[in-house]
Amino acid sequence: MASNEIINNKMRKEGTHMKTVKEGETYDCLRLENQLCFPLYVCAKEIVRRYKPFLDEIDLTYTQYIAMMALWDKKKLNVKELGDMLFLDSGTLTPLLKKMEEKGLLTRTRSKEDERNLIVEITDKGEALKEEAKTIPERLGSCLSMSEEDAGKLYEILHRFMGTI
Amino acid sequence: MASNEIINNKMRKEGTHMKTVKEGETYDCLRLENQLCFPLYVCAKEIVRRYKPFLDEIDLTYTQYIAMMALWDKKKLNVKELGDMLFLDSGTLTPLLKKMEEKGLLTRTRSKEDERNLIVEITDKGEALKEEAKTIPERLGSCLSMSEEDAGKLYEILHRFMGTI
DNA sequence: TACAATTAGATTGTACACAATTATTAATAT
DNA sequence: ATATTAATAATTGTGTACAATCTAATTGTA
Repeated sequence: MASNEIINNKMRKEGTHMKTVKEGETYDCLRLENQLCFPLYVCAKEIVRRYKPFLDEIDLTYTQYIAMMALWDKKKLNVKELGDMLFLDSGTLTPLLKKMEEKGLLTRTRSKEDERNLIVEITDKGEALKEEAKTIPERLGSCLSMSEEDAGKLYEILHRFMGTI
Repeated sequence: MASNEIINNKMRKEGTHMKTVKEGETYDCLRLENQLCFPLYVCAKEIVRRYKPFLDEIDLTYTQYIAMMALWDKKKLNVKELGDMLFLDSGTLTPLLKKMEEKGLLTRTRSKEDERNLIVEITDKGEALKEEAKTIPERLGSCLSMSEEDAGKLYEILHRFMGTI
């Protein structure tokens, strides 16, 4: 059964938000509180917003932060590989990486073997930033106030869905 | 316990992605695959992307779609109330509502009682769009391929978190 | 070996998001 | 009654996102 129907059925069973039987049956699926995507969209924005004060301290935006995570891990990769890891395309990454290059966090060089590839490599300064960033996840977690169980379950469900992208 | 630690502990228990004991203990929290925010951010973008073909049919963006949902429900409200419902501020809403007004979906009028308030009211054309939109949730659900259980659990966890915003 | 198809990035254009600031109006506190 | 404060939108500036298009390099193939 499709996920939207579950949510709608769940709402109907609880007897909430129904105006008339007919209107409820036909349009309840168009109510904000019955959406699955809307809270996902809201929660994602909210958590990025909560990262901001911590990321400001090390002068990174959230997108730059996840790009650094990829680089702390891989050290060197091309734009395509980075895009696959972050689920971002060149339209987003090109200007982002140029800014990060200006900040001295990485270098951008065309590959000798295949000139189509742009190699992105972390610098010493980029590596050093890891030391400053390492306290962020714990400090963020402390201000999220989500139970251990919810966090684990959420992680599990989202990763299952990401596998289908 | 903070949610990030749970994820990290979980990862450690599973023995994945550890390089050395020291490095694992110190930096595992900075690995993309140990983040809770990252999959949330990716999944939210992905679902909005999957809405696009359906929303293109009725010439709405995702943000305009959730604004219409609020209007289909409330018929008339001011920008502040709309912002509270959608978790968006006037910087996002002002240009969005102007575009929707141009499309004839709503009207924007200053309140007589309190000139600070801008009243946003749905038009007949806006109401009529509901009829075209009503099949979207089901059609979207069909292409999400998320289990009934996951969808319900996800809905529950996200709403619990939204309650803390 | 020409040449079509593919691939990787960059560019362009549109649409958010949101912080910070400003302008207007309303409420309130002397 | 006036000065102060608060509330509400609008504006400005920065930073994503992503579709569509373009260019250059590489690969596959007849």
